[in-house]
Order: sequence, then structure tokens, then C-alpha cells
Amino acid sequence: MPTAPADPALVGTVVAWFDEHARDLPWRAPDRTPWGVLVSEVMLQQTPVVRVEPAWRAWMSAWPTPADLAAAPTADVLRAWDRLGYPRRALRLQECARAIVARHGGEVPDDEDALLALPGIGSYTAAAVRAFAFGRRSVVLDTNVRRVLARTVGGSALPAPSLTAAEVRTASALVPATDDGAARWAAASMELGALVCTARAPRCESCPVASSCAWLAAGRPGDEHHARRRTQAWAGTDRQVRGRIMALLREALGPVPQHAVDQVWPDAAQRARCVDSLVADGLVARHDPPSPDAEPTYSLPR
DNA sequence: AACGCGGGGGG
DNA sequence: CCCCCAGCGTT
Repeated sequence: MPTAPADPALVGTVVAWFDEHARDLPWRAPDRTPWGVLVSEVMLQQTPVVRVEPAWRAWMSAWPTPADLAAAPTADVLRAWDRLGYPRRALRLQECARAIVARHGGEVPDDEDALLALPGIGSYTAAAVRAFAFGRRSVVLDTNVRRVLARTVGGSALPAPSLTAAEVRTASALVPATDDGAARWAAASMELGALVCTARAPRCESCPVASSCAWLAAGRPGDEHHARRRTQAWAGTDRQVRGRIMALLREALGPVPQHAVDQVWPDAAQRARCVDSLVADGLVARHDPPSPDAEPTYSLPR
């Protein structure tokens, strides 16, 4: 992102806006736990809030602590994940719970390096858990914050396709010095990006920092990276086929015979490749047939 | 640095 | 129909 001096009032204005407009989300409630925050962050890694909220409530009711999730049958975990997408995240979340039990006595750590060492926890989630679960200062830089800073400070429609060192410097310089101030800025800047400074149709008329936004001042120019953006294909991809197989096994009451799996997708080679990859990922268990002339069955792993 | 990985809602 | 979305792990 092109660097420009940030408006010194930016942080205070966005935080004041957040105090007024923050959504009432269960993982922000006063009785939230660090574990609840961590679960919400993993679910929200690639899934919108509206779909996460009911799944989060059911999940926290079933497994209120890391020890509870660590002890659960993996099949139950994958069913509770339901259609949140990227089910490998559910697997990693259970591995994460087991690591928290094994390494940290069942308590979510507040140390950045300890968080980063947990399965499924990367730089964003480690920073978010520190800020939202423990109120500690950290640089929370997700796609929403990147977009807010690209516009208000950088004057661009959208951030670069991948995170740059310049963006990290700009974001770091903006984070308030205190734990509480930094945590509030993190939540506020993400919320502004989610509710107002959205990717497609930003609501600049309702934006608290419109008067100091470099992008708005420049007349909302188009995205200079647009030509290089490529969207992920979906129809006919392995991801779609894997999704269908997982949906079939989630809904099944018992082991599913091969011929039933064969119904979910017409291309046999692609189907076989996807089943194999799901088995390799630990998302599907293959059971050998009782006799050599019978067919194998499949289920969610125990 | 690039790629694979789900699924659904909104414009 | 197209595009985006509170990223991570592997290569």
C-alpha cells in the first residue's frame, strides 16, 4: 500500500463509532471465555458471521472447554461443523484443543508464540485471540483492516492481493500503545470494514472517517489490481466434489457403501481422487469389505 | 510466492 | 451469474 501519513484522529474516530455501532455477537459477551473467542476466530477465518453464529452456539454448548472438544469423537466434530466449509479447519480445531490440554493444562495461552504453535492458528488468529480474549496489544491485520487502511490511508480501492511489508508497517504504526486501546482499535477497525467499508458497495455516506479518507477524497478510483485478481473456480472442482462427499457422510447414520458414494459425482476418476484426498486428510475413514468380492464402505472418522 | 481448500449470500 | 468473505498449511 502506498504510504501516507495517517490522520491522527482516525483511530479515535473509528473507536468512538464502534462504541455506538458494534454488533451484539455472543463471542463479545461479557461472559465469553478465551476458548470461545478462539473457536469463533477459527470459524470466522473464511466464513461470514451470519453463518458462524448458530454453529458457534451449538458448538460451545456441546464442548464448552478445550478438554471437552479434545475428548469428542471426530465424527461428531465434523457433523457439528456442518456446512461452515473447509472442514480441515474443524480437524485442526480439535487438534488445537488437544494441544492446549497437552501443553497448557487445558487453558488457552495468551503468549503470541504459544498461540502460533497451535494447529490452525496463524498470524491473524494469534493476534485476534490475544486482543479479543485477553485484551492484549497486538497487530490484528485481516482482510477488513487491510481494506480500511488501503482506502483511508493509501487512497486505493482495495489492498494488494497479498500482504506487503509496507502494510504491516502502516498498520503497526497505527496501533495504540496501550493494551486496551489496541484491543478496541482492532475490533473497531474490523467492524468498520465488515459493516461500512465493505469490498463491493462501501457505505461512504455512513462512514465516520469519510472526511479524512484518501480514497474518497480522490473520487473513489477503481482497483488498480483488478486485472491481476483471479477468482477461484468452483463448479466442477475437487472442492465441490469433496464437499458433496462430506455432505453425504455427515448425513449418513452408518457406513456408506461405495456404490452410494459413486452417486454424488459422475466422473469416476475425479471422484476417486477426491475420496483418496479426503482419506489422506483424515476427514474420511475407508473400511475394507468383509469379503474380497464385496465393496468398501466409508464414514466420518471416529 | 503460489496453491488448495467449501459454501452461501448479495449485488 | 459473478464476486466476495474475521486465513492456514504445504510445497
